[in-house]
Amino acid sequence: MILKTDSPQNSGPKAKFVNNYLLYLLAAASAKASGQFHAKVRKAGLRVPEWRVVACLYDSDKMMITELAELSLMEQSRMTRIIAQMVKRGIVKRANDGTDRRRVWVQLTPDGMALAQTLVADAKAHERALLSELADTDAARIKIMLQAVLKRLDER
Amino acid sequence: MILKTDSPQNSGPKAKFVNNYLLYLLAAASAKASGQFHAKVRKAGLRVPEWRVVACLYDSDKMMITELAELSLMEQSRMTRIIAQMVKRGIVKRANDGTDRRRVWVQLTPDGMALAQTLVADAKAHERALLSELADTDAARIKIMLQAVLKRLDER
DNA sequence: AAAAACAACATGAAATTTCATATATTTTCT
DNA sequence: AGAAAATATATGAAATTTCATGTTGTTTTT
Repeated sequence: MILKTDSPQNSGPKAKFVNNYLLYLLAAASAKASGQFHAKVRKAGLRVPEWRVVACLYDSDKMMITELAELSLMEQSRMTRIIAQMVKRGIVKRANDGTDRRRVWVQLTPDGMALAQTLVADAKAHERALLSELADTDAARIKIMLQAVLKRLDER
Repeated sequence: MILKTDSPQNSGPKAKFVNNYLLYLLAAASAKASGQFHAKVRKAGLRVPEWRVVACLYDSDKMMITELAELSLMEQSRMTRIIAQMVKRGIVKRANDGTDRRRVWVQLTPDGMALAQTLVADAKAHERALLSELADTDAARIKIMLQAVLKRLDER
């Protein structure tokens, strides 16, 4: 008699690689958890990279293009072009640095701030809902865990 | 006298949103953890989406374009084009389904299998190294946790 | 057994992204 | 001070990605 002991993540005859691979789990958790909220972002008229910029500027009020790129996890040249679009649409503005003329400070416009308020509130509500769904699982401590992971990764 | 009590994740005067936001933590952990390994993938001559296809086919030996797209977390039309390139480069081949003529089965070629063996072995080694770095932290249980998160997210 | 709905894949065209490199400006070194 | 290295941003051109929709083929309804 053959016992079927496979879990849903591992439904084939041999043990699967992908569904048990840390980097896949991270990517999939990120993509699936974000998916729902990103729909709201688009309804608010932003694309995901733009929302990232708005969220960063909600925290800091002015940031350099390079800083935005790093925090938003994308390349600098891409960020330059995204900022150009957002300037055209009146979401952010560019300002010079008094001392270092290479620098460009990016700031939210009043319209951008309004967007930021709304979306950050939505994001927090969405996060609360998500975390409450996980409250009774191992995943309740996920933020602490992810911060530990990031700390290690950044320490290199 | 002003005390500086801010952590690295929270270095400003007011509490920050982004660095404490679940979806950001997931995206950042995924991006940073994958970054190192993706460099190896590129050295092996693949781009990241192609590596995902190879990894999926390492597990399943044949998959439909739609399945590959879903598991690799990308859109179908994009996957169609990625597969076309991989066919040209001799990494995968396309095969028809005997019954359902809409379907396209994608399979690794012998060259593709060789690549898969190598890269999956590398990926496992990289994962082991990463997990061992986290062994003494909260993050040790991260895979279990992420699987719980994914289970919840998929249950919707 | 049609008709309608659905599913799998492909594709044109616009938009975005990437990669390498250019430009301008500071900083560091000697 | 002058040269070299580093930093911040921009940009051309090729490649990729997205979005909407087209085409076939299969299933479900009635």
